[in-house]
Amino acid sequence: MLDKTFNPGEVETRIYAEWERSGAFRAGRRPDAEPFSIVIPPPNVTGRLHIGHALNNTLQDALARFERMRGKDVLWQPGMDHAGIATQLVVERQLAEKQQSRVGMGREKFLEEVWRWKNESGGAITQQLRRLGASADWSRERFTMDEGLSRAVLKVFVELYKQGLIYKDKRLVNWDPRLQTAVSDLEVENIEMKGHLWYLKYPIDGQAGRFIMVATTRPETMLGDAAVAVHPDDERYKDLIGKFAVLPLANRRIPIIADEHSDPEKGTGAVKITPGHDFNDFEVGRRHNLPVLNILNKDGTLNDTVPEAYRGLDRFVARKTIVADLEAVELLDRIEPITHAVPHDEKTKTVVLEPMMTEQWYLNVQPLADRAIKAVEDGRTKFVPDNWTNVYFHWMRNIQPWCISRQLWWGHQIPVWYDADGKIYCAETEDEAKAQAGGKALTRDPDVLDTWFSSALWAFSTLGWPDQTPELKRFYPTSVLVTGFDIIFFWVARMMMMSLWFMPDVPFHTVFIHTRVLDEKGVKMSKTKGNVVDPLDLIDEYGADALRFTLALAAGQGRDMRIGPSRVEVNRNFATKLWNATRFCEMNGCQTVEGFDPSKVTLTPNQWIVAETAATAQELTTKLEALRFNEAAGAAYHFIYDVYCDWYLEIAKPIFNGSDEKAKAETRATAAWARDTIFQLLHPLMPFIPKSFGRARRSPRVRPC
RNA sequence: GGGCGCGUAGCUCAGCGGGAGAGCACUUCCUUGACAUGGAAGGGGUCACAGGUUCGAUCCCUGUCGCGCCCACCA
Repeated sequence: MLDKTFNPGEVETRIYAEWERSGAFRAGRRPDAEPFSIVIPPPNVTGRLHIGHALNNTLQDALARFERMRGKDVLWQPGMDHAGIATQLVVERQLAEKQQSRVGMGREKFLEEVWRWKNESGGAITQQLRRLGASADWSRERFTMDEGLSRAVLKVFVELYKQGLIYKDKRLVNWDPRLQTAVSDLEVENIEMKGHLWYLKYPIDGQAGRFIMVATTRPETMLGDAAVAVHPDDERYKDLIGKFAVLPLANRRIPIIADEHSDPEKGTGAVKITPGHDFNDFEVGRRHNLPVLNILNKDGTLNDTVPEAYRGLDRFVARKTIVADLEAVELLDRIEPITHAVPHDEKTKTVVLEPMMTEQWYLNVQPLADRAIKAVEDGRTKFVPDNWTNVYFHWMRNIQPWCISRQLWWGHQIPVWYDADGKIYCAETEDEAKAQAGGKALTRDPDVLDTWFSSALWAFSTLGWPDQTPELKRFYPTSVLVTGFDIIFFWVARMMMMSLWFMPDVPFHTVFIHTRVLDEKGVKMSKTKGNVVDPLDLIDEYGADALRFTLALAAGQGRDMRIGPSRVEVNRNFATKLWNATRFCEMNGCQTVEGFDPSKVTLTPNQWIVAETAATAQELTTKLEALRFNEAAGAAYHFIYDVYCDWYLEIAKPIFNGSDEKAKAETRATAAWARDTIFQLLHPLMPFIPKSFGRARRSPRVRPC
């Protein structure tokens, strides 16, 4: 006899362990079946399961289980990302607690430290995914830094280098002064902030008492000014073009130039040009052959190119000092409040990034993007919902070279060596590089690759590439990619590019972009706001199935969903309803009848429920095929409550209590069949409950004889 | 400045050419007969606004207003 309620906790864990032990999730068990594959968006090795992961993996798991149930040979490929910056920060923080530092211990020891951390504390998330019920093939779990994937990274780098697509360039990059590394354009988060517009007067050289006024949000960069630009048609300044201004504080002569970049409507119409610290100004400088002055050290303090008084000052301290000094010599005209977008680091959103002149490695992605665009244009890869197609196209069609080098230690070290003359040798191994160099002493480039470089290869590197493995042959291209819109550029686009460059076909046929999860009030969850809903708490309280079902039900076509305990509670109640329907069946002797043929039932209610069950089965299948998770879940919900319980079981009661034994038998068999059928259909969304009955029912074992 | 999404019951949202729906909340009733983590009955909506297409529009088109997000180098 079943309890009145379903207690998921312990049962779920046990069921999962049995599945895993029995190899139920293994790919390749059905060599004759049609393959179906999904690669997981690899969570960070530092990661803990958050509600977004829960959604993402619930949907993937639903598909994996659905297709497995339909007889396909399913590979759900799991793995983790080494997450360069995040992981390095975690370990550095721990070292700091022990009064140690990365720089102090040196690269090699530091990396040992990171690996140790990874092996001991990393990857907690894979256990948490198991708790959710994720039926990934864990026997094939990969890590972006493991041997095989690292080999793929080296090979890709070397090939792209040989093809002339990877090159070193000195230009402005987005620089993070705290981490002291370059970051890519995508890793910049522009945040609207209140700031000021300072109006500065630059004296005109040789015309005492005359000034040209510029407006700037960044007065400290004036020490790096190379010119003042005005619009060529701006009557106000026409006579000044070709003249010189005297840069205050620095006492340098800088030219007044004409450039279309100057907008007469903005500021004063005259704009200071700082090629070393502004992307626009860099372009202007290039057009006019202006010198590029870098006034900052890597940590954001002012360097030795500036007047002595400012050297070593932090950029924000320097700003105050410079403003004060300009005011003192009456060259500050006024200050206006302004709100403007300030570039920040995307991880902590607390560090203001600097455009900085450095030498970095770039990947010219243009030719790869062309293929990636074509593939979507041709429909070889489709976005669902398809409005994301335009987002993808827009970015791909305006793509810029990808800055792939990072000044970190944790990551794939760039496979480039230099001889004493700085000549470059790019090879997969040091020995090869040495051979190329004719045995000269070499030093390796210290930089590592952007984390996304290795994840861009994920769709084929996890399958064994560069080796031509059977898995690669069988499971590539993958069937569907399930991910959130926040990483379309970071990851989806780059996988498209890299895959199409190194593989004969697209990495996946369908990209399903799911909604974003917000808290119950519709606010983005964040640790600092303290509104994070922990999926593990929800699982503990309501069961994994209830959470999964809630997420599936909320995975509509909109942009985001709101999730909180109250919504999960509703579906815990649904689980209880299922449980009690089964309990009712059991109490009335409804048992699965071998060889039961639903088309042969004779009583009207039974004929009706058979038809309803079949219709629901059909609907669930159609909806899951169409990736309409919410509609699939909704159909199941409606069937259980409104059809099976409210009507059918109610109608069955008098039959069970009556004396017509034949009717009873048929109804019992039909009730059991309908229940079994719907449980089976529910399996992709709620894998645990249908499995739980047997265990819960089992009475304490007497001795087997 | 471009692009996208959203505006439907008090709240959260689904539906998207022909019946206006779900969950929660609310009202009334029901503790012995699967389930109070439940059941029965019920109240509540000019489907943002204005035009248009159509025999017919919440659903399609145009515009307006409001909210949110993404992209963009603007002082």
